[in-house]
Amino acid sequence: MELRHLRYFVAVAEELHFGRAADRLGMAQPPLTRQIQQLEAELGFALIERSRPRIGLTRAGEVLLNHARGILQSVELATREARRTSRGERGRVSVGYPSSLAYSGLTALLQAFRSRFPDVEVELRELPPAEQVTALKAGRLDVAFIRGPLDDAELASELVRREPLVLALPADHRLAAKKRVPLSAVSAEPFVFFPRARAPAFFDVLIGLCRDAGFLPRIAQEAPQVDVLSLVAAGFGISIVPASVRETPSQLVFRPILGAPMSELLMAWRAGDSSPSRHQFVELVRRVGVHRSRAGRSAPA
Amino acid sequence: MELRHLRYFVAVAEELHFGRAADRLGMAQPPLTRQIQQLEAELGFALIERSRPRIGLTRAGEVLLNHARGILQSVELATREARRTSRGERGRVSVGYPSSLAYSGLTALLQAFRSRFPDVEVELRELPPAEQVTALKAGRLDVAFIRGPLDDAELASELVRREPLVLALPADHRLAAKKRVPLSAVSAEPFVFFPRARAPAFFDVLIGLCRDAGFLPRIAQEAPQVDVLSLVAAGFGISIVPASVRETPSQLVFRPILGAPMSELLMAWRAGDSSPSRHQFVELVRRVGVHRSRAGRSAPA
DNA sequence: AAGACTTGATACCTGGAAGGTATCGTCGCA
DNA sequence: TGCGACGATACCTTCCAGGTATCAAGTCTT
Repeated sequence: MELRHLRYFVAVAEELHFGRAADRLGMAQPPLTRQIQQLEAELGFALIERSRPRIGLTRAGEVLLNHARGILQSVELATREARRTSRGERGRVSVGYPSSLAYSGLTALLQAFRSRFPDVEVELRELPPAEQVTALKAGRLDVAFIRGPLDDAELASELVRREPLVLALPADHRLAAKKRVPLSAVSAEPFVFFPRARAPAFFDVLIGLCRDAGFLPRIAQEAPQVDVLSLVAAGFGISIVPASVRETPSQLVFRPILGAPMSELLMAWRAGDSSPSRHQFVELVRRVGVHRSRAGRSAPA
Repeated sequence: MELRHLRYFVAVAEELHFGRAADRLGMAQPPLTRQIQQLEAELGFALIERSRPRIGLTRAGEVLLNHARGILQSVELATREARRTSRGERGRVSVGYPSSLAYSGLTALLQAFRSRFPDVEVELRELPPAEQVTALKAGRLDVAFIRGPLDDAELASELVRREPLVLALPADHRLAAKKRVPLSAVSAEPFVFFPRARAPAFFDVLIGLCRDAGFLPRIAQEAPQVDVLSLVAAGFGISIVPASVRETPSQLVFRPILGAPMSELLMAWRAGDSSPSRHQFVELVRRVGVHRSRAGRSAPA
């Protein structure tokens, strides 16, 4: 049995007239008659009662008709859903992001994605950058936002935002009075940094900056990314952070660094990955970008 | 798209190997490859990822696979149910019977039918014989049990039971003492009969018997079938009834009539009717017959 | 009652497509 | 680098879905 048989049978059952059914199917009557006969022969029982003035369905025919309609609809549904999946309009993406992005543009991005792709399930996972790379490769993540350079043959990536690195200082710090601070001016300061293992690439960028300025920072305290600012506020030291952390409520001041070193935010995914939803997510990020929240965008960068 | 495509795709998706899938399908590998390509071309997107060591499904392929399995199962189910319907193992019969049969063999018959055809819904309707004929022709009944001769081109019928007609007498009636009563002996008695309109054919049989015995019965009282016996018990007159009504609890005596006139119980259905369930019902009645309840069968007929 | 009409079935033909065989191309692997 | 595995391609054959013409049977009309 083929879908053809069911389609033909439904047409005949609905028209109760071979000629009209054939018309509706865009074919001639004799082959239609033959296909129905063939279907009946294969099943081994009659579906249609050939009574003279008009034909009718047998009981078995009625039963088959009900099922056949459902089956044909299921086929429609199946192709539609598969098509939507292939277009990325339906599916699942898991997105990893570092805690520093939580308050900075991700929500607007996700809102845009969800409104454009309401049937794609978005799974969000806040992870340290190092773990994001692992999770990406293992397939536990489809897209990750990572700061700093990324060089991995398994991963494809794209720059989504460049922002200045700024000095984070307690409000009463002696350098808080200056508009712009040369990095060499802080060579003797105690620093608060996150542990290198959490984001080696970004960590190395920061250390590299200091080295270029002629010193090796003295790390007075290590802390997870989110807690760096509190420790700076508490006077444990100063730090270097992306400008966007200004959005995070805190009692600190942030001062541009002379020479305006930049931090690069990357969006990364598995190089060979063909998940259509992932593709759509990347495409959307390309189109709308990763902007800071409204308040942040109006503030000076 | 045809079911063939879905069957092939499911095989490939399950084996993840064109060669093995082709084996399983009993065909060669090249046509299988081509059918899958054709399916993908028609859908407009890929279902299978041709990665080298082994092939895999695209997301769309996974979605389609889930649906395809269900669709193929639905097709199985549809043919099975249609087949069962065609065999009368599934469906519906409405059976009409006169009140006189309620206590006389119908229950055993229905039990047998339900245990053999548990998926056939049996609708029972107690109706006066005249209405049964109307209901049969109108399609509101599929089978009817009717007493007496039936001559109707639209209806087919079959004799299912012959039983003696007996005189129903009050226990203290003068003829109750006799073993066997000639009908001529009751020519002067008042009679209790049901209204002719309720069962004209059977009524005419009774009148005909009297006429043959040389008299026209004086009908002292008319009553619906079930009430005839009460009226006889109350002394309104005597009556002639099928022997099986002896099963009905009552204070009467029943006496065989000289010459042993018989009543015929017929099973009738629409001549052209092709309902398989109706057919099975008729077949089963042919096989097991319509017997009186256990108590009735051991009593003398 | 006879003929015209309707409508499904049959006969026969044709083109296309499904399936087969042989072979190629490509990717891993030893 | 050659070999094996496996999907793709080329080409052929067969079969069958669909087309046209016509038949057959039943209905309706006049």
